[in-house]
Amino acid sequence: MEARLRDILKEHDLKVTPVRLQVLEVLATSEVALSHHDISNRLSDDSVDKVTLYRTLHAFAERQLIHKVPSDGPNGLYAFRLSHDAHAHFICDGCERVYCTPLPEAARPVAPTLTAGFQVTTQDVRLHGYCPDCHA
Amino acid sequence: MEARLRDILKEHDLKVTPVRLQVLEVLATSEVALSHHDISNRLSDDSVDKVTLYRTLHAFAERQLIHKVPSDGPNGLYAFRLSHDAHAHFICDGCERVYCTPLPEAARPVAPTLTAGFQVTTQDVRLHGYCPDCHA
DNA sequence: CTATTGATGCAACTCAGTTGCATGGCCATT
DNA sequence: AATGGCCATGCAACTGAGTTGCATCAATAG
Repeated sequence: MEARLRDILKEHDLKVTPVRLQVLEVLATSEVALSHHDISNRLSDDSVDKVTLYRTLHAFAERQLIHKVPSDGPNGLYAFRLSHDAHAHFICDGCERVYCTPLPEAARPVAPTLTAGFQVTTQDVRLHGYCPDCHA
Repeated sequence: MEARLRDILKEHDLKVTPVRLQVLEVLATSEVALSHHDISNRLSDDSVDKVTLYRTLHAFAERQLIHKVPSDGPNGLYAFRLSHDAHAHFICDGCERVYCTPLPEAARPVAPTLTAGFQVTTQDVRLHGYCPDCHA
């Protein structure tokens, strides 16, 4: 497990440190997108400085190891980037957890023809609804 | 003009006050989504208290007069709600302005079949690219 | 015109995220 | 294995968005 995490870091030209291994493990094993606060709580040794954690997240995002998830709330969410394929974010209106799900080819939106002069490069889909836990 | 704004407020069960008329005018005449800061700057008489402005925005959003736009940045954006139809948000990667555009029927994404137990109610599409001003 | 309800303004606060700087640890090179 | 450079870490102090409590004032109903 840890060997695999080590490799991931190296492949992305990131120095291997205890903090980074821990943070990466937390993100890689979470099904939902996590906030700075969430991650901090899940670190076994919770003595990681908040600034270090922010900088670690920035470094990871810069190297495309994780990506920042656009959120409705005030604080940022981060999710491990499983693949570079198109994916959607599922936001549960019950528990407010954000799931990062792959988006099948057939479900992708067609690039709309906008007013002349607007050039679309990428797009992402946000789905609202209820996750299994909050199903009514 | 002002008479029209008055009516909009009344139709949404909101008291008509000078602050609200001004804020509504700013939002209704803007092509792009605006932050608290943007709105504050555009108010002719810029003596409106920041707390009042936040509360005004909350009141408007609660009555569906405007809606909060999910943003990548740290601060919230608000846009006048032209219609209740599906619409997309176009985020210019050059100037970072956010345009609120209607989404034609044909361009809407199909609800993807997710893992069992996930129930989708609404969805919104975010388009990244370049606006006419930033076109390369 | 008056009363009531809710809008406004002010002060002080919380919380996310940032910046500067000094120290310590990772890793390449020998 | 030892050395040294460079970057990751931690600490302190700061910025800026957004909130809360409370007193005052203005919009609308009667």
